[in-house]
Amino acid sequence: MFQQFKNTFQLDTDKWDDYTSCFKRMEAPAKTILLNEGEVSKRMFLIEKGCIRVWFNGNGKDITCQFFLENETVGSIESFRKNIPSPTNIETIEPSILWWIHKRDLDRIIEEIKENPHLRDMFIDKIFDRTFNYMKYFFSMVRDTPQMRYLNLLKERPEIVKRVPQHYIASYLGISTVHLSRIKSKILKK
Amino acid sequence: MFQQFKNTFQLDTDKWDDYTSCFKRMEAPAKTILLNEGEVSKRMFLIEKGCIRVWFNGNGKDITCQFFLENETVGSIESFRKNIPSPTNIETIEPSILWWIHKRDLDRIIEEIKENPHLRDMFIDKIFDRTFNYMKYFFSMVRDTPQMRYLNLLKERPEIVKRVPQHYIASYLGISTVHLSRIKSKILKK
DNA sequence: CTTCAGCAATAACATTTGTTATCAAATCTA
DNA sequence: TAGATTTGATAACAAATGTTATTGCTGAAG
Repeated sequence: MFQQFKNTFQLDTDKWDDYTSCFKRMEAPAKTILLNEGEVSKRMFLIEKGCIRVWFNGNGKDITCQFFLENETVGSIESFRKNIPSPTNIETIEPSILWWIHKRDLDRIIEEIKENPHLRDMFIDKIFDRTFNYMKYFFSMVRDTPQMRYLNLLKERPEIVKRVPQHYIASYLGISTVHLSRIKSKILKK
Repeated sequence: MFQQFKNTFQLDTDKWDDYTSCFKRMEAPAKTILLNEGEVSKRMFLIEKGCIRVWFNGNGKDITCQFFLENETVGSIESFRKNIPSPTNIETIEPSILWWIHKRDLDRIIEEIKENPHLRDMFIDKIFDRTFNYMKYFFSMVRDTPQMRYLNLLKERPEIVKRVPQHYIASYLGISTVHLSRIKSKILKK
């Protein structure tokens, strides 16, 4: 599972083994809640197999705000960073195989890599990437019509559209399931 | 102008003078473009007096995505970080007094402070804060009605609502000026 | 095999929001 | 001060989007 990332990090084998051994394997059926809204996050997850969504309760409605697939990491970074209750839930959509790491171990690793210029910059880059991503979501939300957002998702993350039930996609796009259905049928007719 | 920030950074006076002397003062009338969409950003601005908006051309429409007031810094961080053309314009709304720093100087300062654990963590915190902010905007966009977003802006940044022309506010909220007008009159009637 | 829950499409109707146009007040400028 | 520009409110109509209800399909559980 971890071998594929090894080159990226350029760590000597001891450190590498130390870090990777912090991860524990687990399996979770579909619809397993990995983190509850309001709970302080203690774990981060790496997905070996499966599909996960992040969602929150927005004025009574279940609103999905992110999707994750294989080889991606999931965690409530706000909760992690500031030790505050998570504003979101993390939940499997498909039966999944995950590797998780405890916050205390991850914190230790982060403290260590901050002393290494190469890794430190990678870390900072990662945070920036997250910022840019949220920026893009936000921009797209004010700029694009729902149809444009759907087409964009289809183009950028076709796997998501294939594997994720439509009502999650709809709430991610900020529209009703009915409207998403209409958009799809409109596109088909062209 | 800079004195107020000095304690936060805990730098010795030499360094402090070195860093602050990189900033140049300038005055700009209302509607001055400080950075053009498509241009690679070379400057970051600190606002002493005035009001600035960040906007972009979204399918032909002028869409405002951020506002800045006194003592805040403005720059296209994506353009800065990756040396790519800025996706946004930066423009004064009111006549403003600004302090700007060249990217080359800022880059040098950032490289230096990354060696200082205290400042490095402050820097990383700053990036995280930006991420959290965009997250909040994004969440609010999918979760809240325009009226809720307006009330929220009124609560969180009343200065903005007072000082910024309504059509900028409307585009920031993702609605038309007419609709914003309707929302305001609806609120008044209660 | 049967049953049931989850999922998706569609229709009918209601509500929200956008567009265009008009007017009035405020502000800036020559 | 007179004229232009910016700003904001409102009305009338059009388009987009939500809500509710119905139907049929599929796959999992018993």
